[in-house]
Amino acid sequence: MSAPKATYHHGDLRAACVRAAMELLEEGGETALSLRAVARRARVSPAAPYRHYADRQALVSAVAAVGYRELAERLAAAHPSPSTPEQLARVAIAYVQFALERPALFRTMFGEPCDRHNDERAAAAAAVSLYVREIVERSFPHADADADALATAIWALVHGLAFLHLDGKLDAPTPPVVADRVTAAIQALLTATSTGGRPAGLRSRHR
Amino acid sequence: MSAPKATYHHGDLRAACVRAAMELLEEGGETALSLRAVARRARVSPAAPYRHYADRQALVSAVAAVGYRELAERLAAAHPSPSTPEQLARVAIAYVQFALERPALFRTMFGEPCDRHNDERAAAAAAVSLYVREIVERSFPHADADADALATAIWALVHGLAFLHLDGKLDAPTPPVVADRVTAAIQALLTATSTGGRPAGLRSRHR
DNA sequence: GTTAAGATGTTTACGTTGCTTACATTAGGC
DNA sequence: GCCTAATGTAAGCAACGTAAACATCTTAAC
Repeated sequence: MSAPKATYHHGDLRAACVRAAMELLEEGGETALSLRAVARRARVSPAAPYRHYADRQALVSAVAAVGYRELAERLAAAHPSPSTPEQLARVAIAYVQFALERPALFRTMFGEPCDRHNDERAAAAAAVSLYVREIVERSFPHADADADALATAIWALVHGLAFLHLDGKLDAPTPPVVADRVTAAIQALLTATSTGGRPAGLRSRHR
Repeated sequence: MSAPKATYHHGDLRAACVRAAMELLEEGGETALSLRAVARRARVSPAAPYRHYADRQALVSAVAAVGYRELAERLAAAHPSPSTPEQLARVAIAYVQFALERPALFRTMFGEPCDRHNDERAAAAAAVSLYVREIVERSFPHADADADALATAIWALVHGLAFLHLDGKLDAPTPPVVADRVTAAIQALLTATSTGGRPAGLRSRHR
């Protein structure tokens, strides 16, 4: 930082690229994330990033990977080890708020086809998946029938809430309101069953 | 098709553009959808589409708008007027299958920031939103407390299932399996409450 | 220390894209 | 038949992703 850095080599261009990419993403949305812009921000020639990333998609996947890790941290910060539905709800709120605070990042993480050939990205995504599954199972230990299905359902619920909020389909102007809506939605779904009667016919017809 | 079409004007370039765009989207994904490619497919000069669409985003929004309408048709086809949870589940399956059959279209509809200045798109999206809200309310008439929250929750659940399946986060290889997973997830969520106990602390802390 | 090898950036260049501006062609009302 | 508006074309700009050839730095063997 202090020295004028009259050196030819950058030092850690690989990391600088994802940092620059992340900044561009948050400043100007997904359209602002171009390899050339990344190179400019890293004060490096347009072709330099290709030494570290095979193509644009590879860089995007690297960004998505750190996004998954930061999301995981964020969820853990909301509650270290939730074991009740209400603790789980706090994690859900954190999930949605992450999406709203970093919309472009969230969209690159989930809004485009995942490059399955990128091991780092796949691993980071799988880690989030596993983490969600764990805490749901801990929060609903009595789900005798199909714990996996329940975990899927809850994740989908929260994930869907995040996307719908992101698209402005539900208009919740401020973070507190969003939090209220999320809890209200979860609450509503959890109470609907008992009052609305158990759906008896909800069985597979495809076996 | 028969006549060599030696005419200068196209006839209905506006409609031809969205048709071509839709084809490109389904053939080659979102990256294949360029204005030039659309023009090529419509056998027209690269600048011609600009007579009908201000910019690329406008065309994309038009495509998204017909996507919303086709989704609505698809949901209605699954069940014309669902009024029970199990009928609603069939609509949910149709929603997810639409996403899986036309992934690129679904992603342009929901995976990128919605252009709020495009009235047609906004209206079509709002229509879907309203439709979903209606059928959920009809299927759960006893949701005394917050019918709106319940509708939001169910939509989010299905929407999330669609996206997670789309990203391969849940691996369901064939449409029948997807259908089973969707019903299982809904089923699991609806039964979890009664067995897992009512979450007493699920109240807003932000008032 | 010298030097050869490998890693890392630069330069230059090509083809494609979104978009603008100026121009050409057509259709329909008078 | 002519004028006007609607519609498509031609040409061109800046930015993009990417590749190849070249320059520079780092490292380690000698």
